Amino acid sequence: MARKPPLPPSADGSVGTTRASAVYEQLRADITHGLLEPGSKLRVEAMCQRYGVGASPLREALSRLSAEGLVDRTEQRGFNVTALQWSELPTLTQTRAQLESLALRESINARDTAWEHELVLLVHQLSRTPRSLALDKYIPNPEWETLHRAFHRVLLARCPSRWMRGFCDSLADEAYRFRQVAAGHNFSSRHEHTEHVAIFEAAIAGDADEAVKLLVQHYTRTATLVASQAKEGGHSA
Amino acid sequence: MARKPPLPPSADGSVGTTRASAVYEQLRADITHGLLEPGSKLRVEAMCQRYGVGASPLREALSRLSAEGLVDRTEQRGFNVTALQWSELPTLTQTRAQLESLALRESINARDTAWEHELVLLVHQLSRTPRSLALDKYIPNPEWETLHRAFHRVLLARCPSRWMRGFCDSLADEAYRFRQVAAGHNFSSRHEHTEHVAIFEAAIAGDADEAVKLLVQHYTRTATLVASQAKEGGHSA
DNA sequence: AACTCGAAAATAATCGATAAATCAGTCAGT
DNA sequence: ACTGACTGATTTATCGATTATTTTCGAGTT
Repeated sequence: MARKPPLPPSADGSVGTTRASAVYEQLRADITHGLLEPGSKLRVEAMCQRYGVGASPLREALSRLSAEGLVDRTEQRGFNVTALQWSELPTLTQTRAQLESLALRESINARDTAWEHELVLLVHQLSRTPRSLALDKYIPNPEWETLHRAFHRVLLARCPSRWMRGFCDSLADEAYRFRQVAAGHNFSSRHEHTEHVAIFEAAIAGDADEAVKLLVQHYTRTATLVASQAKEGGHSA
Repeated sequence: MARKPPLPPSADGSVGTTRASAVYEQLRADITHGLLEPGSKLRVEAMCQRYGVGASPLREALSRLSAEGLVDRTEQRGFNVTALQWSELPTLTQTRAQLESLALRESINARDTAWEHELVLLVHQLSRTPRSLALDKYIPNPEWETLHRAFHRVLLARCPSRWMRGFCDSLADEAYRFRQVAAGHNFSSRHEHTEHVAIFEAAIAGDADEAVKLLVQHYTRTATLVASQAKEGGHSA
C-alpha cells in the first residue's frame, strides 16, 4: 500500500504550495465541476480522509470557500456545498450581463495590440477544440472549458478596475456551476463558436456597443438553454 | 482579576458563537477601523495573545478575511493587513459609482412603504447624530458611522440581486478604510447631511435619475476630499 | 400513536505540541 | 569591502488529541 508520509513534505504531486492551499484548490474544483453535489454536507473527517490532510488546513480551505460563497457554513454544525437556487438564475444572469457590459466597455476602451493578440489566439484555439469529447452525446471537454473561460476573462482583462474583474470572475464561477448541473440533458446543437467570433470581432474593431449587445445576447441565450435543460432534468432546488 | 476560562465554553461575553467567528468579527472591525495599520504584519502568535484564542480559529478568521481581500496572505510567510493603494482610489470610486447606480435604480424601482419608512427613520436619526464627538476637532462618532452605513445600505436594499448588494457592500468597506486613514487631517465643514437628504428625497419620490446623479456626486465629492486629506497627511503607499 | 426526556454516538471546534520554512546575522572567500 | 553560504532564532503550517455541541435513538409517559 501507499505508505502515508509521516511528515508534511510535498510527497504526492503538488510541490511548493501549502497543504491548505492545495486542498482549497481541489475542493474548489470539485465543487465548481459538480463532483460534490450542490446541497451536500461536507463532514470534516470524511474530507480529511478524501484529501489526505488534517483538520486545520481543511477547515482553512472551507473557510476561504465560504467567504467566496461556494460553501455554506453554519455555526457549530459544519459546512455544506452551497445549494443552487434555480429561481435565482435569471437574476444572476442579469447581474452578470450588467457588470460584464460595464467591464467590456472599459476593456475595449483600453485595448492594445497585446490584448488583441491574446484574443486572436484564443479564438483560434477554440475553433480547433471540440466542445464535447464524444460526437453523439455531451461529454465535457476540459480543454474547451479552460479556453472558453480564458476567452471570456481576457475579453474583460483590460478593464482597469480589479474589483470589477474580480466580481465578474465570481459571477462566472457561479454561472458555471449552474451549467455543470444542467449539462448533458440535451445535446444542444447551438453553434456557440459563431457567437464567440462575433463578439471577438466587434471587440477588436473597437465597436463597444455591438460587442456588449452580442455578449449580453450570448449570456441570455445560454441562461435560457440552461434553465430549460434543468427543467427537463428535473432540478428543482 | 478576570480569570481565564480554562475551557472554550462561552464564558466572557460572546455567547452562542464560535471562537473563529468571534475573532473574525474583531479582526475585521480592527482592520476596517484602522486600528491595525494597513500594511502591517499579522503574526499568528501575537494575534493569538491579543484575541485570546488558539492558532486554529485565528487562522480560520485570517483565511476568511484574505478571501474577502482585507488581509493579504503569502504562502509560507504569513498574513498582512492589505495595504491601501492610494493610486486606486479613483478607480474604486468609479466602480462604486457604477455599481451603486445600477443597484439604486433597481432598488428604487422595487420600492415599497416599508423601505421608505426605514429610510425616513434613518434620515431622522442621522439628523440628530453629530458626525464628530468633539466640536473643535474630528473625533469619529461610532453612532454616526453605523447610521451612515445603514443609510447607504438600505438605499440599495431593494435591489433584487444579492450579488449586486454584496459587491456594493465590499466596495463600501474598502472605501471606508480609505476614509478612516485619511480622517482627521482637516475638519471638513462639508454639510453632508444635506446631501443625504437630497438623495433620500429623490429616492422616495421615485426619481431614479436624480437620485443616482446625487449619489454619484456624493461619492465623487467624498473621494476628492479624502484624497486631498491623504495628501496633506502624507500617506503615500 | 405521538411526545418528552435523557443518555450515547457522531461531529464540530479548539488547543498544545511539532516539523518545516523563512529570516537575520555572522563569517569565510574572493 | 562585497558576495554568498552557514547557523540560530523566529514564525508558519500542520498534526493528534481534547473538549463542546449537536444529533440520534429508545425508554417511559400521556
